[in-house]
Amino acid sequence: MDQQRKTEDTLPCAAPLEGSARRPRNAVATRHAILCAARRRFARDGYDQVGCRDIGAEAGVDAALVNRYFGGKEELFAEVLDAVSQGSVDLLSGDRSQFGRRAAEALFLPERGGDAGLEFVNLAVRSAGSPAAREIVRHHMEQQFLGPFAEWVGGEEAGLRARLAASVLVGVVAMQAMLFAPEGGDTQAQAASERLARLLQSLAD
Amino acid sequence: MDQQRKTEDTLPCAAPLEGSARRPRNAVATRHAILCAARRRFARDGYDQVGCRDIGAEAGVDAALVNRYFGGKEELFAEVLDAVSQGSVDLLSGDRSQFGRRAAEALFLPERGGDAGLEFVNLAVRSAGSPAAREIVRHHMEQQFLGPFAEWVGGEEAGLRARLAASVLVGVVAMQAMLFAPEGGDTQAQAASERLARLLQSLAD
DNA sequence: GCCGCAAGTCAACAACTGATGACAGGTTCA
DNA sequence: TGAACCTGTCATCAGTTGTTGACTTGCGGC
Repeated sequence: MDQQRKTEDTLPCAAPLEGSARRPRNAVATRHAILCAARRRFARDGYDQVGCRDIGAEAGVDAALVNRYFGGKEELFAEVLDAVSQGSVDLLSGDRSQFGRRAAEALFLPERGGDAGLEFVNLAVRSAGSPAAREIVRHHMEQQFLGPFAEWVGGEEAGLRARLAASVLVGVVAMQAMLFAPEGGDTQAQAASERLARLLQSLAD
Repeated sequence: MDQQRKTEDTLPCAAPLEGSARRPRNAVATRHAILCAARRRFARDGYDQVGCRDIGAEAGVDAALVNRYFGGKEELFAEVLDAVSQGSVDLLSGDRSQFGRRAAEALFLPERGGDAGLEFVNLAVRSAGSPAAREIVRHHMEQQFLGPFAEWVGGEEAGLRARLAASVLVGVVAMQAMLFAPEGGDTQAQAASERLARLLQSLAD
């Protein structure tokens, strides 16, 4: 199939270009490749620790194209956050009585069932250190995450409970980013997941 | 009293030097002033966002002295973390049945009762973005914070419960660092504090 | 086949960082 | 008094960053 001429939205997230393969000239595909590369790198290392040159290299392209296609690093980051926060709805899809378990398993047992819309949280935690990124993160956190989240949990003090639950998610992710992995093996992860699930569920109910 | 000749340990945390006042020549006091300035700035802006020149300026001293007295920025940060984690015991002092309330009030109602040993958490959250700082933070988090914490809570799965409680603290602090302040006024803070207190207490019991 | 324009590269800039070593200013003790 | 020493400053280095504009290269239409 002719992937080069697809519109940007339908392109799958391209893998990093390997070897010295030359990307065929195609503005849409290149822009998309930069966006994907940035999404990977920002999620792994955070806004400040990733340079335009890193992103360009991972996309197989010169760093100057970041500015050409996005206007600058900040704007690129904002667009990454836009794309990622769309996935946050996954957290709110499905049974509310299973919310705690879904989120907890995504955090402690990611091998089953993926990230459940927590990519945004990860990105936020790892990038909030930079003042330039923080303003963008804050906006998305309020508008795209806390807002819908509060509406979804509903009930008394919905905003507060949503914010507290979000804080817990943020905290677990931040702790995982500081320490590398929970010391214990799978049984520890299982136990942690169950405890966290109860904790989160008590906020959702 | 002759403050200039005190040993470093007994010196109070010096305020930033104001105006163009010249600090009297005193190695111990100057070293201490740098340490205090670094502690303030790292806690406010995080490791990466504070330069040696900033610290020197706040201490009323040339940036080169950071290297002279501490060997480098990383070593200075490690020493700040050493000093700060000593204060973490405050969190574990007092009645364990009141742990949740103590921590929650320190986070949401800091005007009563100070930080309750949470300065370390704040410092960790704001500095964990930098790889150089993360390694130092990780070491202190494990050895000076999670370890004693787990021992203090005791009981079944103490390590796990301590880690989960620490994650919650980290999350609330991180969330406060991203968004500026809870939107609601004092009544919101009061309600948030009570909910968080229950949450944390359920982990301590 | 050739021209024009879009796509991508490249070198360079200015700002900033942590670090270094030479230097100057004050203190102390003989 | 003067020499040795400690304390602090300064200019400077090398490295990195985001960004810019001039340049080259290749594709599509005539």
